[in-house]
Amino acid sequence: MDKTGLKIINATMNLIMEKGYPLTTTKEIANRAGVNESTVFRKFGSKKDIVLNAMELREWNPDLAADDFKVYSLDLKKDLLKFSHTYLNKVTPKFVKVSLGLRCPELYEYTKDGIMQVPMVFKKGLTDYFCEMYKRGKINSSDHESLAVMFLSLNFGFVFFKASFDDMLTSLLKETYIQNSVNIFVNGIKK
Amino acid sequence: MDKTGLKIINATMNLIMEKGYPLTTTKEIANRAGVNESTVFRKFGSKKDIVLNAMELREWNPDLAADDFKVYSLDLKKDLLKFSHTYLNKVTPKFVKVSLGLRCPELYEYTKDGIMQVPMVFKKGLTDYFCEMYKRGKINSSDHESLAVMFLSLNFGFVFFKASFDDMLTSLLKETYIQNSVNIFVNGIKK
DNA sequence: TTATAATGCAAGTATATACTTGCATAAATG
DNA sequence: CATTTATGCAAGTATATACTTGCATTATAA
Repeated sequence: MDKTGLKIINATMNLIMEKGYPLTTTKEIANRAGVNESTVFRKFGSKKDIVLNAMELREWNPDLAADDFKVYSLDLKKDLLKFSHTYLNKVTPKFVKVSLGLRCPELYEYTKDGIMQVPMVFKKGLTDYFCEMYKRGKINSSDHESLAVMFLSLNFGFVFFKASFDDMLTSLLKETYIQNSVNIFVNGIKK
Repeated sequence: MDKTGLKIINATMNLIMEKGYPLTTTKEIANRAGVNESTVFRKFGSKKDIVLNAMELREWNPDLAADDFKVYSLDLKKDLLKFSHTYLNKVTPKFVKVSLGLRCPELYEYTKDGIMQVPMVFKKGLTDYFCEMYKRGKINSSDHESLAVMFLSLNFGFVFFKASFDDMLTSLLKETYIQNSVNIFVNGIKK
């Protein structure tokens, strides 16, 4: 991607975070990118295509992969700490804001899968992990689905609140939260 | 509120859940409400005012109050079960969808406080509760802020995912999730 | 240097949308 | 019944927005 294109993509995604896709105008995109509006259309063809091109880029994609949860030590606390760090390093407030800003019918069919895949991948990784740990007699609960959704919620909730209210709801640091929440969760399920 | 007004409010809020405020047109509101578009404006004056009027109504407001968390039994599990039920009965997927649909600058100044107050009230109630339980030696952890944000995330995450992906992410029933998550959480913090 | 491609600029098109208004009719109210 | 009020209907206004186009200018590359 060339320089001008990247400036346009950046401007677009930042505006989407601020006001959502429908209220983001191509005029304002051009202004913020420091280019002429006609350039925007000559490069991308349409407003929608700016976003679709952006989503391909690493910067605007959490890129959470199944492999992220396939390597573990069988030490419950150590593993969950690692999973939590991975999740919260990749699923940033920025990504959450963009995802929320993209919620509109025009884009839904293109973005929905990519967006839903993030919690899906995390949940799947966790479910498999809990299943394995249960077999090895390291945890009590047998409802791995509940455990996975719980751990997912614990992590997602934190990013979501930061994305939505910055530090106004809680000023807890990410690292503090990770340590405390993993400690309590592990304490709650370990044998 | 008269019958026509309610039909308009209902149509508006349902459309906002489906496509968000900016993409909800007064024309479509009128169609869905079965009234003429001019009636919409004669009754409410502007599109924005339909929403502001709706937010006053009980139906479109979770109405989560501080008092909801001031009565408890000092039995950790019993209390947290009650708090979770209260939260998830009031903060419905419907409310979450509307809140997400209202995210736009034009409405932000009017809706932000009301929306943020929901997690705020819950967090405050929980923090106070954990503080009390810690004093009485019934829980271990002393970081009540972390505990509150954790329990909030556990509950909010569940509604959010249901609101966003219906049963596609998880088909867990609300009641099952409440029981399991409270069990594990209590297990993790009790003395 | 010369040819090609990328951009700026200005004007314009087509469409959608919030909102208005005047008049006729229906509904409610006294 | 008579009067007021709410609504339907149709036409219209003002504005915004995605997108286009022709031409001049600048940057790039051969």
